[in-house]
Amino acid sequence: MSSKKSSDADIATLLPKVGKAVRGSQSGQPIMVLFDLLGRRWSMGILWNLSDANRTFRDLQARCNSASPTVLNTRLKELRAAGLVEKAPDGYALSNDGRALFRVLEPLGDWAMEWAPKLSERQARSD
Amino acid sequence: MSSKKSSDADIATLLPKVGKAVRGSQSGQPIMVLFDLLGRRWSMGILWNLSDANRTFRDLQARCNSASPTVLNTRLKELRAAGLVEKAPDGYALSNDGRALFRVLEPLGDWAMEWAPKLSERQARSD
DNA sequence: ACTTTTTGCTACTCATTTAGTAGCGATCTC
DNA sequence: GAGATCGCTACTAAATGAGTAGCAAAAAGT
Repeated sequence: MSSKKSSDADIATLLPKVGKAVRGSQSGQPIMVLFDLLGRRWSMGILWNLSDANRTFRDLQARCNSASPTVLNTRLKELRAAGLVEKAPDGYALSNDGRALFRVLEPLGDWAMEWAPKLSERQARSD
Repeated sequence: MSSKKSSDADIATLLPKVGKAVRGSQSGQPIMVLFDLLGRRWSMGILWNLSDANRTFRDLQARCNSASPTVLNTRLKELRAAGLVEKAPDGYALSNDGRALFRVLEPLGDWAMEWAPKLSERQARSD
């Protein structure tokens, strides 16, 4: 359940990409660097789904709406490079920092539940 | 400073796209719908930059690292369709819901500031 | 021990998204 | 009314993601 082939080496080459010029967040403001990282597909979904349990690659994939393995793997590398996710014997897991971030993100769940019906209403009105 | 050409009509046709099958978040869970919306480029950056003042299109563009006008405009339409952003006489503004969401998002700023140095350290180590 | 299944992940092709730049019509500035 | 600035659209090129197939390694079954 562990490959160890190149993935651990790639993570180093990927690191500079996180929060650097890649997706244009050299603004210097930490929040923008974070938004750059979290504002990629499935980033937050991954953190969310790792919050209550460690997950295998395929489990995670299933929970992220069958995200393609290429993106999922890239996201996981990025999140590991950022120190938010790490590998555990039983799959991927949140690091300490990852858990701390999740705690900050968590209230979004409640907010989303209040917001959802309003959104549906809006959508209904525009038919 | 206001065009009113097609943009207000397009917003209706864009609405169904928000949180629907588009970027694959038909999971039904509100949080995943929200993540789908926020997990697009500049979405959170826009909300963040509108939090302390209304901004013009070009001002917003400058603050979002010169995001291309096409994306910026798309994001703004999506956020308006989602009821988080609206147009004010002096530019774009957060709606009530948008402000509520920002309050939930706000702690990320502090967290990011604690996290930033750790990230730099990581990046330094992998050189 | 050997087959079968499952797992993590890479490789590839094709669709979608974003960047990057140019520019038009409307509005502000003087 | 000339110039600057504005919101925004159009277009092309590059980057990113989806979708599918499949392999090597590990797990599980017998």
